[in-house]
Amino acid sequence: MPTTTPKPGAPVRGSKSGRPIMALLDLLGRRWALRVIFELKDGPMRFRALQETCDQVSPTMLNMRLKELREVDIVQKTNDGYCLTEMGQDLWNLFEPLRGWADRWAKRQG
Amino acid sequence: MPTTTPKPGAPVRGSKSGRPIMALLDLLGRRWALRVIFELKDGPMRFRALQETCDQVSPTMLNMRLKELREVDIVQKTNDGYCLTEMGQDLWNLFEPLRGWADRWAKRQG
DNA sequence: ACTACTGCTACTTTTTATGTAGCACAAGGA
DNA sequence: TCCTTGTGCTACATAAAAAGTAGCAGTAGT
Repeated sequence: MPTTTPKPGAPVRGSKSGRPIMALLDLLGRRWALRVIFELKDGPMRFRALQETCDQVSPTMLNMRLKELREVDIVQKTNDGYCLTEMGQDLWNLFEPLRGWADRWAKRQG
Repeated sequence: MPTTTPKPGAPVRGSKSGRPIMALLDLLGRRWALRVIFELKDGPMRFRALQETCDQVSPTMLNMRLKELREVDIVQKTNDGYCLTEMGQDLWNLFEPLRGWADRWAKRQG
């Protein structure tokens, strides 16, 4: 049974409920998913450029994550490359304050 | 080379920079990490209870994530079980709006 | 001493991710 | 035309991470 893309409304790995928040946590908990969103936040990028900024992630993985993120309408493909959809942008905006938190966190750890 | 806990200031898997935000994305991108934080947000839980609410995640994994999250001061152990630290609570608060987003997302997907 | 619960560790199997090669297509010269 | 360059991948072998299951050591109670 191959892994499927977690979608709201359908049960996902790590949750029988299908609650949207669980599907989301599953999706974002996959390696490189958050990073891809992060790298796309400022505008479109082509496949290989994206690969580079994601520290040479393997094309296999990158393509897998891109497929998943496109399936659930967080990322889309345009003539200029991959970019966030409107939903995707909204999502990243929610993550925006993370940077501030991460900086405070860094200070505390010394 | 076993995987180490990503900490701000040190280079991590997926980033040479050691930028706190990258360390954070790496940490949270590990399976069950977000979920554990999610489950602990309302108060302390014991090991086995946590295991159950996380859909019977294997103790191996749970323990690994708990160790990582404790190392970086997001989770702590108390007499009543595991719970979020102050930093951890702050972190979850940032995620709080995710639920609303996820619900809108669910509607759009039909 | 026996039971029950708690927080794990050990071990095997399965799933995911990495690393590397290279293919098919398109555009642009020479 | 044939060669180059870039782009978006796929294939496949290997390594790392996670799942699944068993069970142990410590503590509290009876």
